[in-house]
Amino acid sequence: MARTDAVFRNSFNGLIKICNKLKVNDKLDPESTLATKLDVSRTVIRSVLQAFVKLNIIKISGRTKTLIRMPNKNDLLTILERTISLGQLETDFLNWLLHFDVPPNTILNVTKVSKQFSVAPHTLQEFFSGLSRFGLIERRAKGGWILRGFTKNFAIELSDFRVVLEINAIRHLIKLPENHPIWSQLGELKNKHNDLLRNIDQNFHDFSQLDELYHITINKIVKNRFVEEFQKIISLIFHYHYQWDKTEERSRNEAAIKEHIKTIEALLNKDEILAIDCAKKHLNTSKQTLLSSLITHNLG
Amino acid sequence: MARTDAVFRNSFNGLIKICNKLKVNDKLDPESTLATKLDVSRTVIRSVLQAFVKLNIIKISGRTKTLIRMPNKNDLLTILERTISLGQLETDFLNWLLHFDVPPNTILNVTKVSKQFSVAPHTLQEFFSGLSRFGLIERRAKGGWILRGFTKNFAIELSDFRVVLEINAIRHLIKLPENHPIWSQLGELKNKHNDLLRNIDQNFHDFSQLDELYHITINKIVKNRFVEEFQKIISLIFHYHYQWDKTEERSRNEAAIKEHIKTIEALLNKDEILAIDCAKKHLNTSKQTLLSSLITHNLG
DNA sequence: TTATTGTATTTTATTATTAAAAACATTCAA
DNA sequence: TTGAATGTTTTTAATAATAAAATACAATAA
Repeated sequence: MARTDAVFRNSFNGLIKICNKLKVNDKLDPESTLATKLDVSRTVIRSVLQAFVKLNIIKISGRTKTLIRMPNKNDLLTILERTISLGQLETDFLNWLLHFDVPPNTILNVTKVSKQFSVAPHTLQEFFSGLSRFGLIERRAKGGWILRGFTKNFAIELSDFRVVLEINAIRHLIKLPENHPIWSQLGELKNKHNDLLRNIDQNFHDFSQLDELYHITINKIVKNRFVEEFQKIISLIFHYHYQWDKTEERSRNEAAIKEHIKTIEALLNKDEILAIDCAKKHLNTSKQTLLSSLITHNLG
Repeated sequence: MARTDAVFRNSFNGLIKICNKLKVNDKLDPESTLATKLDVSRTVIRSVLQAFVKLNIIKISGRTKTLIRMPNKNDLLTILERTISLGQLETDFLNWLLHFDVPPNTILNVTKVSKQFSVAPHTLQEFFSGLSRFGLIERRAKGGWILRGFTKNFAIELSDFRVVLEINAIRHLIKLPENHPIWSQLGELKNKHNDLLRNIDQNFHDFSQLDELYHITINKIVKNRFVEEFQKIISLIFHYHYQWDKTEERSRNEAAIKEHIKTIEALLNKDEILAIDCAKKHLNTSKQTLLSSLITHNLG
């Protein structure tokens, strides 16, 4: 077999649905109309119609297609499990990398990994090619891929780049007019931080989530496809590493919350210099956390 | 056929070279040694050796491989033209996009385009997947790819991102110590600008090249894989568009040279505020040029 | 004429196949 | 006996072949 006949099967079942709205002896729409309705090509409709003729569901004579019996549940074709989407693959793959401490310089076997994530090898191939733009993985000279992974340099460069993007976001944010929704959002965000700070002893685990919200709130200000693309990766990596490193988690999180609050207050006061200063301090703390978590996991 | 036998052919010719260093009746190295020498697997060496036996170049008995005749030029296998590298493909493809005014929303046919650039379809597939991270092209729901292309928004967002990166580079640059090579490089760069300015009437075409040098000099300060990745695309697009838009080229270039000189002088004087101000002004001019060239080519 | 169907061509996604690599087992000479 | 060398098998990856679907074009009937 070459391509799967998933489109055919879907259209087949789709035409059954359409027929169910008709009565016996009713006439079906012309091929092109059916094709538009089911959002497939006429080629597919034609083969489905042929199949219907063979099953004695319809009769074709000339240009009239007559329903000669109502299709029933037994006529339905089973739909094969669709493979996961590229977006899902991205999340799953990075999850795997981070959760299972896959060491740098691991050679990735396309066939194996594609089975693991139940995608076609060429889908993975394509996905890897995309990731290689971020320097996470590299194509090997003699075929195959090598995971360059979360090395110290990767973490440093990622952190530095993050600073550039986030400070830029802050510079834009602080210039926004008073009636922009961001200001009330920041107020709410501040409250959430204070709430968590009051119950820090019990709920310090919740910080990871709040941290993500904080950074998203600030960075979403910049509407730029290139920035957004990177934020996805940055957010994913920092988010996970926060959850990873359990050393002194409580005190670390408490300190980070205070840094967040200081930054938010500076932003609310429209004090650009102070806000940037606070933000930089926090991003640096974050960088150190990322680096130390790499060392803890022997990825340094 | 499945894979090409390029590796086999290369190894075959490689073994001929090795044999040419021997005399008739000399013994060849063991398989594993030959494999290491030619940097291929033993499997390949074994099939090459078998081919040599058939051609009566060597005789194998047990573990001794004896050279029974010197191989000559007729024995050499022709090496098939290797397909171009991914890096070459990137340059060629973007060249094509920019030089032939491929309009946005063009549907790209993988088979056709792969023939055009003489690469395997799956290589192109992979390359497209990578480019889609930059939003230049998108995968279509029903297969195939669509060129989102150099739309106005793309140009705006690219320009804005460029500002973020270059201003960041300037902030770093200005903090570099006096003995850093950048300072003498900037001095030279300034001289080149003044030279061109003196002969602007004749040589205004040369500006495009000087512009690239200017931006590279500044941006290479930041050693960051993410920044570098983007600089490649940014530089390529701006560079070509400069060459594209011929309206008022002379006056445009003269103005740009003066902007460059002002920025370089501010940098040499370590005047951060002024340098950033000048750089922003120039980047904005550049953005306007890019946008107007899009309109000229009806891509707006 | 125009909507509809029939036919041919193009294009894409996937499989099957082959080359190459890697792993494992065996043999032979010191 | 030992280890280098070869023989054999298994695994992996690249690509050609293929079938499904989309598209384009031609023919036909209302």
